[in-house]
Amino acid sequence: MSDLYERIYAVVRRIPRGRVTTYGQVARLAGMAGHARQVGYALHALPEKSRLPWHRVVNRRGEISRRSIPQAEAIQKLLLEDEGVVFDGKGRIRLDRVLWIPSGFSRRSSGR
DNA sequence: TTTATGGCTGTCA
DNA sequence: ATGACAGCCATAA
Repeated sequence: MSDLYERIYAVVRRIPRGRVTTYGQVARLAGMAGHARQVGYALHALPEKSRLPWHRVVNRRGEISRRSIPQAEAIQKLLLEDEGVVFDGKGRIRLDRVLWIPSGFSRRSSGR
C-alpha cells in the first residue's frame, strides 16, 4: 500500500455526511493536484470491507463517473441519497449545494 | 525497461 | 448546457 493511497483515503474519510467532492478536489487535498485519475484508481483498489465513503466522490459534472462495473453506479447513487444528497432529474448532484470545500481551500482559480 | 489504459479535468466547438 | 480532444501520471502487463 502506497502512502499516496493513504492520503487519498484520509481525505475521503474527512468528507462529511451528506456532502460530496470531486476527484480533482480530493487529489489536490491529498497533495497530488492533477492526479484525479489516480484518486479513482485508489478508490477502485479500495476493499469493500473498507468504511471509506468512496461514494461521496463524484466527477466534476456532479454525476457518477462511468467505470468498469456499471452496477456500482447505482449503488453509489443509493448511498448518496441515503445520506440526503439530492439528485436532479438527470441523476446528477447539485455541486453548488453539496460540494464539500475544506477550510483553507478556496474554490478553483479565483472563485466561480 | 516500454506501452496501454483509466471511477478525470480543462479547453475548445 | 453537452460532445470531442489532449494532457496528466500512477498502475498493470
